[in-house]
Amino acid sequence: MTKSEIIEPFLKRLRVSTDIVEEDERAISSLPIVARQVANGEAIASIGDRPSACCLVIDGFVLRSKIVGTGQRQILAFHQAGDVPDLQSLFLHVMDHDVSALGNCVLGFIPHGPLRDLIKHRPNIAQALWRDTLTDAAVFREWICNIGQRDATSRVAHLVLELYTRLKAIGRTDGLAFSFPATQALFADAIGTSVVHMNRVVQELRSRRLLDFDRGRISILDEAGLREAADFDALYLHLDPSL
Amino acid sequence: MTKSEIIEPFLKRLRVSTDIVEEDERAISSLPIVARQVANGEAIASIGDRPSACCLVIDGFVLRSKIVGTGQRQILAFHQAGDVPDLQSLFLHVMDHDVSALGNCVLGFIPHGPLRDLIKHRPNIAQALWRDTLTDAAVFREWICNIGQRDATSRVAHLVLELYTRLKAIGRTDGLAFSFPATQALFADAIGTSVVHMNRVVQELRSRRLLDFDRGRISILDEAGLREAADFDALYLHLDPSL
DNA sequence: CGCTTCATTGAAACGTTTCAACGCTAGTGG
DNA sequence: CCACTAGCGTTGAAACGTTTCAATGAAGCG
Repeated sequence: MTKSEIIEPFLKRLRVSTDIVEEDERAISSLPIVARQVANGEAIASIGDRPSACCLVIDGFVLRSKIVGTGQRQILAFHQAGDVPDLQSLFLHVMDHDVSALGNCVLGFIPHGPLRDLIKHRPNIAQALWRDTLTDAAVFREWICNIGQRDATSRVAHLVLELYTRLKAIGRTDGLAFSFPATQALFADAIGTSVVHMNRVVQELRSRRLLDFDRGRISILDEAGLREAADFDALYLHLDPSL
Repeated sequence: MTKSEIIEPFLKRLRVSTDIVEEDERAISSLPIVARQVANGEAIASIGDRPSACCLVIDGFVLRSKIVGTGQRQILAFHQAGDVPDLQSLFLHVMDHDVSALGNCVLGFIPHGPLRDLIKHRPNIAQALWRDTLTDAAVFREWICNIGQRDATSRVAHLVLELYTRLKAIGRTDGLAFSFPATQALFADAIGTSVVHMNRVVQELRSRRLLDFDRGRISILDEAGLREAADFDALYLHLDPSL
């Protein structure tokens, strides 16, 4: 994998959110990034760790999660190509949650030192990265609404639309479908329900012809109907930075 | 209210998270902040707005919330003296949620322009503010866990301990009690339950001698017991920036 | 082939919501 | 000073959404 393949999703994302100049791109190109294939479920950073590098998703998906006192796991976020899920470790030195691979993926590791230098000397990039962590927070807020106020069916519909919308923005959808290597159990951990109930919800959404789950592939059958069921409004994703 | 009284909670917070030099403090002191008394429930920024100033909490509390499709309100965060609840509006131009006063409070309004200049020229302050938005996100993540995985009793206990711990850090607790002008209905909107159930939970916590609610005042009766019931670990608040 | 993982099912138990009603308290105006 | 009002806290009972447990089927893998 060449250096330009490694940083391409990252650059793409930065370009949409800020006016990156040639010098910025050069600075990013000279970052010492080590790319690595990571297997499904492998830990990238764990609660209590003090990472010395950030992880850039190059291909595949990464999830963030936390184990609560009862031993149950809550999934906090899903990350796709171009995301830096643990950018916070630059400023919050101790991890307060876990980061792990969702399916097999390719990750790039950027040491904190050079990343800090980049932020210091390239204000455009600093701003784009700060903005990124803020949209992250906006997604967390929407998840709080989703889990706190909507019933399980809407929650699943909402999450599917979120994933679809974000993947579409980076051109990784296939019509109204996209590949996402998650089991129903994993989805259940994300929306805060039991696996059994998650399964019943999936069946309901299928029978209402809104969407379909099939071994790592999610297909939207009726986008308008799903939006309606999900109470979905993409505003919170802040995909258009000019707004 | 003098200028130094206005910026004192803000400076206090910045001092703990970064090495602020005298020049930084001078730059903050010369910010054009307009302080204003704001009444309970008054809107500070609403979804869809494009604010041109950020709001600094000087005294009292501010809440962030969002109305979902069913008309129900989910509270997303509570903010106290020294917080800038809508700092994100500097980079995410359209508000994706509402900000309003919780009880009567004193707020300072800082125009985006001077704030942006401050960030540009004072990297220490920029970093401290970035860090602040990151701890905000850490709190959102914990709320996702709280609402997603814990039962209503633990949720309430957890939220009370969060408020207590944060207020204690800025010296605004009174032994094991603190004043917090929230009704049970408001708490219910924060933890995602009905008012009726919230009330039953409060009664349970009272009868277990863990805490007491009384007209705007929350008293912890048994801190260890409450921690146990809440599954609370303050790590996610990142109160010690040296860690 | 057997093993494991994932999806599916039924039935009972549980936590929570809903609705409707009532009591308390503080504030307001006659 | 009292009656009235509005907001908040409290209660009971029935309905609802969801969990739990335990079991079964289907698919993928060494």
